[in-house]
Amino acid sequence: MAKQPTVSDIARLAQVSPSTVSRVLTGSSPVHPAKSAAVLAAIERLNFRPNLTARALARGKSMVIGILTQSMASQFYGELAQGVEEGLSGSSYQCVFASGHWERAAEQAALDLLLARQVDGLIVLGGDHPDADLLAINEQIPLIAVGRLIAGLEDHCLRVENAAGAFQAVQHLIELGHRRIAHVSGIAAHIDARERRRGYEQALTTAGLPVDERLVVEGNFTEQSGLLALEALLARGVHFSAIFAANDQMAYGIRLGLYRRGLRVPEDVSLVGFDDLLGSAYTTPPLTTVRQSMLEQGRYAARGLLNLLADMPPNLPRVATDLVIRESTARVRG
Amino acid sequence: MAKQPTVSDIARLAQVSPSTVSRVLTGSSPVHPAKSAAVLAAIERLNFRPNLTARALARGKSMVIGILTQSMASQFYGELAQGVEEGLSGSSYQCVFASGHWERAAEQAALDLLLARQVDGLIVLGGDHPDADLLAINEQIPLIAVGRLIAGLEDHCLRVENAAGAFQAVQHLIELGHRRIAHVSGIAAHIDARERRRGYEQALTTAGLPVDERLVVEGNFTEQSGLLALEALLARGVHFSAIFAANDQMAYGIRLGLYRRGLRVPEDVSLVGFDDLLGSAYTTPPLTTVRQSMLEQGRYAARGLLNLLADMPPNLPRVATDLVIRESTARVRG
DNA sequence: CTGAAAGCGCTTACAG
DNA sequence: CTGAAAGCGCTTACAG
Repeated sequence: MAKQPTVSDIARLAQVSPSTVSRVLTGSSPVHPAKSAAVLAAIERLNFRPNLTARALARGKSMVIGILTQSMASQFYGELAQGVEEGLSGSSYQCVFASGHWERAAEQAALDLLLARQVDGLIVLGGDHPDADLLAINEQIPLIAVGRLIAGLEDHCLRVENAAGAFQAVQHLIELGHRRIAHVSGIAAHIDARERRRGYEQALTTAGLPVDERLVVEGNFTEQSGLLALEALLARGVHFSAIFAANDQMAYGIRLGLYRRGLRVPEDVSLVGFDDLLGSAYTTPPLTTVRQSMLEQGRYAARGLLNLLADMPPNLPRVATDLVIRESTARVRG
Repeated sequence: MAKQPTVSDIARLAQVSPSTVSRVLTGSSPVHPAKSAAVLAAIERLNFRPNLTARALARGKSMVIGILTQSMASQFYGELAQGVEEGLSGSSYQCVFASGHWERAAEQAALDLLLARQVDGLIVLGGDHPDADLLAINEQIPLIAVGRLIAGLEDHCLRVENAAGAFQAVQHLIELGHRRIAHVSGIAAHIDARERRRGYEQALTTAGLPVDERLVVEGNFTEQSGLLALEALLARGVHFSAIFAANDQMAYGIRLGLYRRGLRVPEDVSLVGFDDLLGSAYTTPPLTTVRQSMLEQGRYAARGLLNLLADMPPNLPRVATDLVIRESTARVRG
């Protein structure tokens, strides 16, 4: 393990002072071409790579932005994370991730670590961290949230047109002649879930259809809960010809439940999801769903944070949704 | 933005020297209980959090290990990353991710960044970075690879029983009476792909069945390529009653292709994948596949690196695979 | 354009 | 058990 060369090593080899080496490294002020060349040559020769930790300490800026996510294995958060990464590429900021695993303690620990590492900004992806804490953090370093709403910091929170998206999805089912449309909602504590449910109800009401409590079951956004919700729905014995799920993962579970009961999609039951995960184009049949591009959201969040870092307003757009009609929905039979 | 308190602030408030503050922070040597209590109180009072960047510089150890991954949005890498994260939790190491996006330049940049951030160890997840570079890096900091084999560093590479897993999958099909079994392989440059193909051929040979080149199509591990491979297979006009795909994602694509052609799974064609991604239990029908737990592999890799960091041999186990029989495979039709 | 000096916030011998 | 000092590897005023 040979020691890594430092700025002093380069300075010695190039016969200049460390200050000058630093100047050519950062381009902060002009350096005589000859010296500059000597420095560059020395850097090349010793294969020197500046120690970013030391630089961060000296500058008081780490140039890293922290992403507080919930899970690395989840499709949903993975796409979001990738979007953030893309949005940051080109800037001189790097990102580091820490996962909360949907647990208060782990999320707190993850956040503490990020802060202790002196991140220059923070992007919060979902989670349950208390608003007050987040508000306090925002006093120290700029913060953007995706998939959650922080009271008092609304303009730092990326908002998706959840209700409009859900409305569109249900309207599509109504246009196909469906009258009995069930809804598997997400966790009610989650604002996205509430907004999507509202969109569902509005679409029904707008079409003059009744909102029937018995057609709504609450899930928790997992495949498993979708499967269970379908069972619950079936057990109630109420008739329905279509289901709107509050996210794609639950739609997958519902789809499997339907398959197990011998109900065909879309011949017997039409199914619509929400998210348009990468895999939804490859389910059988390909899933009709409300697309909210997570990649795009990640990019918006990154851009918003970059704005904040440049002392500008975050300027987050409202994220529109698109209904992508694939093959899991069809005209009602009979 | 109030400045963060530092060790000196704590020292002043607790009426001790910075050295003592550091001692109670790290527990590196005994401190008088009274002073210790005063320091703790000051820390609490000022809500002090040690600057890990400064600590890293002072100690010459960052306590972070770098994960060079390919994509954050991929299910496969996501599970692997999560496993690494789990394996590292409990240790005092933290992990930071950088993605190569399956591109040489991006991978190089990601690696450089990790190195410049002074990671204490490196876990390489797949990718194409040249063996020689990796070998050189391993001279500086310990390195473990998953999903790739580095010549000259075999004991630092986590190995999966690919051939045995594939063998088992194909044997299962043979036991169900299938005689014409197609294979959609992965990228031939990839060792996993080659080994799985070998397992496929061995199973056929062992059963006294011929290896028919026309039944093999190469994919690139994506859903899209699975769909295309199926089309190619169908276009060849050779008969087959089962398909073994080199990974689950391609199996998803194949499954969709089959659906489009009106071929039922498993009634008309049996289908087996490899990986057992989280979603594979929720496809319709649920996919029979060879499970290689990515979470487990991530944990093994983390543990191996921790061993290396403690100056012990990596001690990586050979990762066994399990055939998980679900509903996409059935006895061949009379 | 350039070097000497001081400093970023911590830790770790060193000398009591 | 404890404080003063030096140092980690860089950067940035400051004074030429």
